[in-house]
Amino acid sequence: MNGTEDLEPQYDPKKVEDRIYKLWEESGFFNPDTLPRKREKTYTIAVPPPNVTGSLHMGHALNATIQDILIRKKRMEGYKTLWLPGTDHAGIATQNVVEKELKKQGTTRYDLGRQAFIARVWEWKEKYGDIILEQFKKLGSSMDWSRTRFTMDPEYQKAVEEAFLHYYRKGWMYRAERVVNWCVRCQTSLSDLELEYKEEKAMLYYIQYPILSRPGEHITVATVRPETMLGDSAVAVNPKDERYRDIVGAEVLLPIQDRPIPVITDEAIDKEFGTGAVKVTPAHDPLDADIGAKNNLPVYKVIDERGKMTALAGPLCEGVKASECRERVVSELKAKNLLVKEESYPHNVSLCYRCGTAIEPQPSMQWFLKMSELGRVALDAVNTGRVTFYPDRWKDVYTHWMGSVRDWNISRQIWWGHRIPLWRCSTCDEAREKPELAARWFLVRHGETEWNKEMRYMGREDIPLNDAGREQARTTAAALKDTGIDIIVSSDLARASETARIIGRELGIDVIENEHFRERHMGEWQGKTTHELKEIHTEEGFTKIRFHYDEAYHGGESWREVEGRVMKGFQDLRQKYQNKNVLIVSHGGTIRMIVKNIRNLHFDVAVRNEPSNGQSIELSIAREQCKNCGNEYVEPIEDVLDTWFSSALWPFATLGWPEHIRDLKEFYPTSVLSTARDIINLWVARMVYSGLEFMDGVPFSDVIIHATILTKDGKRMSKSLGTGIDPMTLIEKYGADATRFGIVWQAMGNQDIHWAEEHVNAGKKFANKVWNAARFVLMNAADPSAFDLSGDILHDAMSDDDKKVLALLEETKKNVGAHIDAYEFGHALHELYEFFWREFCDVYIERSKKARNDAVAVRVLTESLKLLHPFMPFLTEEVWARIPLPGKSMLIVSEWPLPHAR
RNA sequence: GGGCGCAUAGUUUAGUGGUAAAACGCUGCAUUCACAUUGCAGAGUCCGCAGGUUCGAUCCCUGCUGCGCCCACCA
Repeated sequence: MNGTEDLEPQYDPKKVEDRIYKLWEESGFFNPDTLPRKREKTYTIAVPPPNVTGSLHMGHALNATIQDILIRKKRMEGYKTLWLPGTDHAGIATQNVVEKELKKQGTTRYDLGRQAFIARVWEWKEKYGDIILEQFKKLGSSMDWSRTRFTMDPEYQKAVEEAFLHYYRKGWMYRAERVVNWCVRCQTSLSDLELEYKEEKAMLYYIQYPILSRPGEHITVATVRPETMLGDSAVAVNPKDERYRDIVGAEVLLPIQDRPIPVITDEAIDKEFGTGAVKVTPAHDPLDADIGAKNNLPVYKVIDERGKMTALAGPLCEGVKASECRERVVSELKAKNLLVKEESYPHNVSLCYRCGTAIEPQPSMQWFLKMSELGRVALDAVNTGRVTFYPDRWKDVYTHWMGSVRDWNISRQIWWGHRIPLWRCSTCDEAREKPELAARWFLVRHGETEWNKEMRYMGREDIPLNDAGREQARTTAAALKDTGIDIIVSSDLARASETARIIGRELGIDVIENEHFRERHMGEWQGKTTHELKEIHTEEGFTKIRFHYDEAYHGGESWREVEGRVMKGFQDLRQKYQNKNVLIVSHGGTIRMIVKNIRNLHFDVAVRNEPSNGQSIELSIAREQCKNCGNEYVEPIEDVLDTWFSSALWPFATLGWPEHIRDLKEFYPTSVLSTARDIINLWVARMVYSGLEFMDGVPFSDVIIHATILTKDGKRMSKSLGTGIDPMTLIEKYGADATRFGIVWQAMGNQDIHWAEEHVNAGKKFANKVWNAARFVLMNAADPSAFDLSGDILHDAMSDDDKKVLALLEETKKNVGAHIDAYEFGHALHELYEFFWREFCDVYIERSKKARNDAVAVRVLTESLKLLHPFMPFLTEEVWARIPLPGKSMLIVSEWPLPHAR
């Protein structure tokens, strides 16, 4: 009975970790359904799904280790444990990553079109999205991989749709035009929680507005954004402000615009700030929007979605960026002697949390989730203790925000994500639930040609597709696969008919050519590039002709003529194929005219909205006409949902809600959620009310808010700053167990960890110590009966050393268990380390070199391995395998050592 | 503007109403012994600053300073 022939003098994690992980996976012990022993109670953790764009950082490693410690202990304690892994599609973040990749290739998502872009993101996800899950495995995470979920899985999409429609039917999901946080780079709105703030050195400008009824007199307002004055609707003062009492109700002249605006009062105005008088710009400031609404002020949108000044801003600034406009306005005011003071004024600017671009508040039509009732139940769940935070002070962060939560802007104007599961009337934009369709109709623009690439006007020139164009056609075909298309009609020009045939081949449908859908006749422009035409006509002239409804390019068709011709063809098809699903393959110009007609768009808007190559547009026909305008064309709404709306469903959508309830019944609610503090409101709060709304119960009872790992000098770890530490590098250098040890060692309950790598090294040494202690015990223990772990071995004849070490072991078992149960992981580990090294190795083993008691040594060793297993699973499992215990199972499913009741 | 957390040896951190610890690092010694990824010994902290409570405070209270974080319609 001697195991030492296998035990090398040093522990080498590289020889152990992958092999042991494989054994665990093959054992089925990660899956609660295939665990040994009869297990009544369940213990569930749904991992906070990392973004598919992410790779493991120290925060993930800490969090995964915490969860693994809990799961492994509970598994050993006989619970039916499920740790459910998965990833988040991370809407804006992922879209941005893929957009960056496209930029490197010299293209944009708009060039690709929506379907092709989404296909690209899926490709990206398939390639990189699971990296982080593989990294979890390297750390030793005992997750049930058979239940891995992704927030864009088909079943998960179902859940999101169900949840949205539930709120919609309840009247809590509504559409409204509001001033929202708009990111001019991402081209989407953002919720209030998706902002970051940065202090910026700004200037506070004091501007005089002349009072109309009192020549020579002014009211002075202070602002950091003088450019927005072009959209001012009023000047506001506090109603209690004596200084302005007699001016309230009067009109002042808005400089530059020379527009009279009223002086009004509002309680929200701070008398102390600036001059106590504020310019009110309802379009570009949330507070001003409120004041504007209360006072029925007109809204002048002077900044557009790209951050450029609109025509309403007037000739001084139209078309220029807001920052440039600021300079122009300031110098104009100076020239007019109306700028009386400039003082430096540091203030916070809000930034997009995904790209860091300054937010431009914009009035915009968006979807909102009503929060009054949901906020109340979420608050209640925490206040009544159904959800408990550890440490409890984090509860305040939650309740503080929940208590004053505003309606959630939930729609995003990006492409990657869950689409809002509603349709709209193509003509009047009225939203409705998906109607029963009499027929589905699609318009597809042909794929790319070489002339497209050269930006050369093709008109009737018969140019074939290039490779990219054929690829686009195939992508489009794939996207149209399940739409049930019956008929394909195509323009008879090669680039369209070729596109149509590729799609037709995929769908098994013949193509009918129809000359109504030919591209616009370009006359003399045909064959010329945009660049050449600008030289001929000047840029301005070119644009004017290009977007003129009645003017034809010399010798060609006007847009009016194109519209007439193509709509004739379209209506003929409608007549002919009443109840058929039809796909029309055509061209940029013709499709724009069909869309203009069906969507009832203004020509100027329609003509500028060119579809990209291969893009398909759905214009289907509803059985039931629009209640609002009586028209029949409908199309799906294009906006997608805030990523966090789908994340909010995580604890139950991952368990099969709403359709598959087997796991849901068994594992919901989950036991504990462990996460970082920065997503308490963004995620935790939303899971709580979603759970209450859809499952009628909180999604977890305990919330662990773990520490944030900072650099040694307390700075944020950031990949871009190069201050980040890659856990994979640590695992490579020290081993996974040492890495876990080093992380947990520092998790002492503070809200920050100032990262110190030396503790990982200490972990490596400790692993070696454990290994060698085992080596020593196994080398010496000659008596097979020493390996019988059944029963109590304490008896009176034992030496004092034996008794002492056994007593200390009992103490350690008690304390380690209690610390883990209280989520004090660092304390638990310190306790174990102290006992094992100082008491067992340095004292007991050293003394046992004189007088041995193998049974005691084996007992302390085996129990220690069990206690250590949640912290250092690989090492302990490997050592366990080397101990010749009769009838043993793997350590991962061995019984957790409980303190003896004495 | 409001709130929260932290401040103890060179470093990362425990800890207690009666003038302090652990790990790593450092110094010295040991070593054919399970482990040099070791053992033993040792040096090193006026417990951020100023007040207060107390017989007595690093620990409780107040203020300040520094670092970090969160929230706010921060014109």
